Amino acid sequence: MIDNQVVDVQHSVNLVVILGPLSYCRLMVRTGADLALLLLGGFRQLADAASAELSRRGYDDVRPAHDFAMRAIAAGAGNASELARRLAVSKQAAAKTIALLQERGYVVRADDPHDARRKLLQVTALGLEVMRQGEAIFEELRREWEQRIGAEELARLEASLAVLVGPSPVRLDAPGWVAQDLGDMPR
Amino acid sequence: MIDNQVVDVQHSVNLVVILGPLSYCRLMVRTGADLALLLLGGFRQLADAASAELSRRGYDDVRPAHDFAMRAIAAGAGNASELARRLAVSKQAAAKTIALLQERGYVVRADDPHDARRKLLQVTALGLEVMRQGEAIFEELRREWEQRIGAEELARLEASLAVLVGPSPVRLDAPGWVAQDLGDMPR
DNA sequence: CGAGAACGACAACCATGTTGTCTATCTGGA
DNA sequence: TCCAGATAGACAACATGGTTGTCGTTCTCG
Repeated sequence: MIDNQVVDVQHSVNLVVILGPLSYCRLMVRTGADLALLLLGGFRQLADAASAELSRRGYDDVRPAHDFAMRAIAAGAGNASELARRLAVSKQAAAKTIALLQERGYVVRADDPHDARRKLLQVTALGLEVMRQGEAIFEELRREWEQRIGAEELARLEASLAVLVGPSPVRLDAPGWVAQDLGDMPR
Repeated sequence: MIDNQVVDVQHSVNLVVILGPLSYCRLMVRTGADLALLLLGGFRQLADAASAELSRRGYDDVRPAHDFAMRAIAAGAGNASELARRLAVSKQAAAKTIALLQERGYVVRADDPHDARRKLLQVTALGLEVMRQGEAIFEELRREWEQRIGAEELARLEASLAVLVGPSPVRLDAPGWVAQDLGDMPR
């Protein structure tokens, strides 16, 4: 017995025996639900860490979801409806997000000269700065993961996921919890 | 050029060229944010499919989150506070979930003979049945994934994720979106 | 025995979604 | 040319799932 961690994770005992830095073996048969939990856990870990770091850098009012929305706008979602389509959420949800981003100075809205119905969206310099920082943070996190399981293994993981998840229009309408402070909870 | 799918996924172009059933190559350098999106996408895919199937089987009022809560109870979370700890959620949130589960007949509450403050939780036969079905559905989904990338590759993915995510108490406080109907949105 | 911790409950609130409805504007076919 | 129908964006109402703060009751331990 070298280093035996036993943790009761909800519905099934999730045993992982750490044998060395990178060698390990699963003792437990993984179930389908475990797989889902693993994926969620992975995302949460990245998202939480990113949002924490972003707030540490002074952008404490930005969540990954906002970041994603800005990216969508920067990538060409020039109006609310288009943004809604890209984020695969309702127009109203998109409008709310836009209102929020606008209020905080991350995007601006202007009248569309060609279509009086539309309001053109544009990311501000401040918004771009946040996006840049967010990107850097995610890169850093990815690098950490690389160090932990190796570049090759991570690439493999990504490749597999890419096949499984496919080029589907990833919904990133991850609500509040994406950036919820996990600090100290009343236990 | 065999079969070239190009999809604009939000903030970075995510190119995947499908060459054959299981061979593929990533053309795009994956960024950290991509990784997070991939993880989220994977989870969502499983969770959405599971919840859809569960509702197809007649349990249309159960979401994965409820399922997870029941598992936690069945696994030993005998009262609200304990459940809150296991789900890493506030007591109040746990209480709400319990109220919901109780109302739908999936769990029952009784007075604790040893501690008048506590209410003992127990999953009902109906609750257990839902859990059983949920499990089966997740197994089925996992099997599908296995067929798509191969058992070895999937095991590898799981192993890597297990190392990265670690035996942390996976929070499964995934709100509404976990079970949101993605069917037809007002575009 | 009494201070403090733990349990469960209530109320108020927040964040992010949703639907439904409405008006203004654009667009394409008769 | 003109009107039916689609689209953009807005408002209101509501659902979900979470949070904090407070409070009374009950345990527990020094």
